[in-house]
Amino acid sequence: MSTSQQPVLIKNPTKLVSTYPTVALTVDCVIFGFEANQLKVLLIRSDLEVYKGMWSLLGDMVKRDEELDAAAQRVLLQRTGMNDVYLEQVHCFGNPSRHPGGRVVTVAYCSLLNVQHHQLKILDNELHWHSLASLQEMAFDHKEVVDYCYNWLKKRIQEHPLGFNLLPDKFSLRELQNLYEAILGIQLDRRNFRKKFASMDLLIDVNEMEQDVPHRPGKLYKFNYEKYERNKRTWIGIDF
Amino acid sequence: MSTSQQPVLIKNPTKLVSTYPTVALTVDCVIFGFEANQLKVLLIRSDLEVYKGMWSLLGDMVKRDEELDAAAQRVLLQRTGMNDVYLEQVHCFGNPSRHPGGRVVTVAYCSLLNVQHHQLKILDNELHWHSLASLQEMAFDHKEVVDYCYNWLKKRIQEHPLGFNLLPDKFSLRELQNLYEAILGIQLDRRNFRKKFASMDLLIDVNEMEQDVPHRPGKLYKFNYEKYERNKRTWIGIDF
DNA sequence: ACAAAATTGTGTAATTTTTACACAACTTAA
DNA sequence: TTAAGTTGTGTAAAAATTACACAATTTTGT
Repeated sequence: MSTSQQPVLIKNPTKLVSTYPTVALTVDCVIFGFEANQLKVLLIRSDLEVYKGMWSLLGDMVKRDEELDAAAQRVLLQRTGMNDVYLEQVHCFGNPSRHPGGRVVTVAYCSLLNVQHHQLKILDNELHWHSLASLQEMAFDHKEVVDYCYNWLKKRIQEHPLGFNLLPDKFSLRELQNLYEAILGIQLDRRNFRKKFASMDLLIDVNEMEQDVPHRPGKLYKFNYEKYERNKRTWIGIDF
Repeated sequence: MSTSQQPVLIKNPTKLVSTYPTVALTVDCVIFGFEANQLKVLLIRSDLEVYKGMWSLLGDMVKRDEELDAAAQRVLLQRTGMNDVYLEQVHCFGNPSRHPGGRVVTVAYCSLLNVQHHQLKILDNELHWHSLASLQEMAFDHKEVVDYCYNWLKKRIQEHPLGFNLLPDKFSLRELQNLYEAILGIQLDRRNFRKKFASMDLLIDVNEMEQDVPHRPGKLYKFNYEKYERNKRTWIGIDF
């Protein structure tokens, strides 16, 4: 039995931290939109010469005393002019050589928005919506980040009601189904899809019809976030 | 229609990055174990005087050219002597005031291990297993980190086969059920639980029985990781 | 040797959920 | 007026989930 020696406590945490190596920290937003029945991601041309012509995520450094979430929101506001956007941290990427300018660690955020609602700042800049399928090489490790977030999204929309953020406030069941089919990359049975959402009882019939469609218009619905939050279920079941 | 001006490309990324604020970066491991039918987490006493007597996660700075995952693995090896431990990044915590020594951003990892397999370095140090329920205040924001990882784990074990990492190589169905009950905090029907795992057909009957139990011994099983990886299913279904 | 305690192992019937599938009604465009 | 395209709806079969009870096995204590 060893007499455990009294540990020496550190009095000056600042001094301790000053011995740590430091890194530059950024956030990168994978901004998804849905247009022409395709999942799109908003990209900008890289402003680095080494990546000339390549596409890059929208990101920025994290400021000195800034929360990570706040930094991501700031990027979104700057680029889309939108303030109340669905936003969630997904993963931190820290490969030591992911940035040609030195050690830059980035926290990736996934954000979902309705492409109609931000037609603002997109004309200037070299900002463009890209369909996921057509993405080739990107600047930094951004292709990897996009892939990671896309997989995250595929999983996530099956279990959480985020997909609605990609649609207008009021949407038809067809639009909703198109969204799921596009993101998951599969076909869904129309009747079963509708039955499923009907049984969840989380869509509010707003008593309006689609406008300007070249065929019989469908009913429009809103998602009932309030009810969802009230009844959020916690247990699902073991299955893998 | 504006004549979009040619953007100026940055030739020297290093110079650019040098203008970014920097932060100290650490990893923190939430190391879960399972003992006496309880989920436990491995903690150490904080070595900071401001947190005197409080418990802290096992963490360390990320070294200059180190991968994040590698840093977390290094912490695990140092503290448990184990090399091949289940480890996964969970979330990045960056509250500007989370560390009294300045801006320190941490990447939280969740790790699962069998408490039998590492009886090594735990005697010295002020390292102890704590039952989750009994956790009070902790150093830094570590209570928040533990809570986040515990919720992550609850979700995760329902959909992925990680729970087995908390058990011995060979385990009985009773042990497995106890594990799920403890982590999820619910009671499960024994017959249905067994039927569920039987139908998955991912447990290998190793033709051995439990030893030294004060009652009829149960059969022992191994998890068939190979088969699981082969047949991994991707689509589950919309439900929230 | 025996009885008590504790736990294993197993099946069925009722209910719920999922799946596959077809047709009449509506709206627009030509 | 007709063709094209889509909406809205129900049912039967299959699969998954739930609730539930009893005999067999092993250890411990007497």
